[in-house]
Amino acid sequence: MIIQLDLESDIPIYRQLVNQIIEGIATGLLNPGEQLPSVRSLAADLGINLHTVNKAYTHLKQEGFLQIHRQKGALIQPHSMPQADTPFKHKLMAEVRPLAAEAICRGMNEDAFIAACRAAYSSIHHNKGGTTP
Amino acid sequence: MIIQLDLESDIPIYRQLVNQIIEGIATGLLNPGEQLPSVRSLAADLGINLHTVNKAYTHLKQEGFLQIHRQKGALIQPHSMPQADTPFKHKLMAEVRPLAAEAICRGMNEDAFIAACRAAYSSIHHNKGGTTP
Amino acid sequence: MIIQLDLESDIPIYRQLVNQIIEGIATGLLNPGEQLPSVRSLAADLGINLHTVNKAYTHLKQEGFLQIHRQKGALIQPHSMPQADTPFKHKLMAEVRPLAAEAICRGMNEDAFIAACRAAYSSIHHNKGGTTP
Amino acid sequence: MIIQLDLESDIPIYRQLVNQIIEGIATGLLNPGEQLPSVRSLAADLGINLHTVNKAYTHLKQEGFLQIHRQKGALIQPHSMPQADTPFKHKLMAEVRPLAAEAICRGMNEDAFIAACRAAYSSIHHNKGGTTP
DNA sequence: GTGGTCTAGACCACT
DNA sequence: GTGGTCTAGACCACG
Repeated sequence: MIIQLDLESDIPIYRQLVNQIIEGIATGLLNPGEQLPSVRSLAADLGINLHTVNKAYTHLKQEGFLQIHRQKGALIQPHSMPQADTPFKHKLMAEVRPLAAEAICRGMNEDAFIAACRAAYSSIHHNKGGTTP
Repeated sequence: MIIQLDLESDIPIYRQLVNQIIEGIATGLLNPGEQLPSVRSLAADLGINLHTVNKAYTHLKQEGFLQIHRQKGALIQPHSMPQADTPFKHKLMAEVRPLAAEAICRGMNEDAFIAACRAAYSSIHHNKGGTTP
Repeated sequence: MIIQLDLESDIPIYRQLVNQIIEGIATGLLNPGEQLPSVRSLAADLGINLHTVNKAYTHLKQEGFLQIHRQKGALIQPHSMPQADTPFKHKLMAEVRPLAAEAICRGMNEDAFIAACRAAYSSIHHNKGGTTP
Repeated sequence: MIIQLDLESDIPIYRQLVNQIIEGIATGLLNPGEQLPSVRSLAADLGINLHTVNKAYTHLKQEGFLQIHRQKGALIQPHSMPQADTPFKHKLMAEVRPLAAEAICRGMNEDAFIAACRAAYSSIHHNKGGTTP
């Protein structure tokens, strides 16, 4: 799986890493039980600090997307992916609200806004079933 | 208009302020041309520093949502709100994508995700036309 | 002479007033020895604070463009307009330099920059000889 | 690159900083991609507060002259400098006009005025290609 | 009284 | 060590 970082972005690198790994799981590029590169090698590949990779992995572990074994390294949660429980739904709403508000101020009607959301969802989900390179 | 800050949140206070003011405009609680409290009074009301309020106001001014008059204080942009131009649409997609990805991982299907987005949009837009308290 | 203020501008109102009066003199809309409206009436006409008008007049007096008589009010310097002495030339250079620098950064060549300066000069000077409304 | 501040000037310190950095880019003293001192070290060097430097850097970032990396610090925009678009040309005209008007009042003819503008442009541009000290 | 600027000192997130 | 954020207190320009 290819990870593309934007070092000039306002988004912290570890956050970009988290997002892309989650996206990888969502698209099926990363499958449950699959091995992830070690902190060291991934950091080397991406040319970033190994603390940064570590922070991303830790974050993903706390969210339940990863398991971290001391020797075997990290692997995608093999059994039970985290669910869309109410806390997550609240978080989702809390993050979408400000976007919706700004969209409304800028004159986007509901259809246009929903179309954008649907496009975002589809652009990820349509890839599902892809092979693991 | 009532502003509710969460000082514990990891979202910067000035950002929360920005979001809530945009939301206020979107709902119609704040109308174009309407006066906003002075940085000092709002800071006092919210129990935060005036520089924090100032940062939020300045940010909103640069985005085109506010006008800042030298001594009349700040008011909601009376004429042309910023438009939903391509940069904004890109930003919107970029922020929705990771949310969609996580939703997919957590097993939300497209309908459920879209329903959440629509709920967020509606919860703001339905208030439109409300009186100015 | 018509004065057009932009209350939303970053430029202080008194400064806009100063600039427009100087421009009026430059175009010949205001002639040496001519009477200016009283502080009170001008302030009323423009809908601004009378301190603001007063500040503009005082500023122009210090620069030598106006005479202020206690009873007769203000009039355009009848005899010797200030000259383009070295202090002024220094000031002029000091204000043009940053503009030139930014223009260079933005890829304007010398001709384009000079053309803009010449256009600014001409747009004022060409009006010269106009009647005093 | 040497920065010279006038703490007595009525031009805000952060503005002087902005201007001098833009001038540095224009002269070629600062080259695209080049590293700038950290806010802390520059503030220490200049004997001013780090927030003042930060304000200048942030301003330049928003204008597109700088990139700010989270911990690499600031560097001159490596790729595409901002362009001389119409907004900039309008701003340029708006700032040159009052200068031209005063020059006319003071009896400078067009040639003299243009000569001054050309001198300002040349004094910056002629240094172009200089080495980076 | 309003925002604009500057200073000072602190804590945190990021790498 | 870097920038980002927040607080606090001060002075000034503006109107």
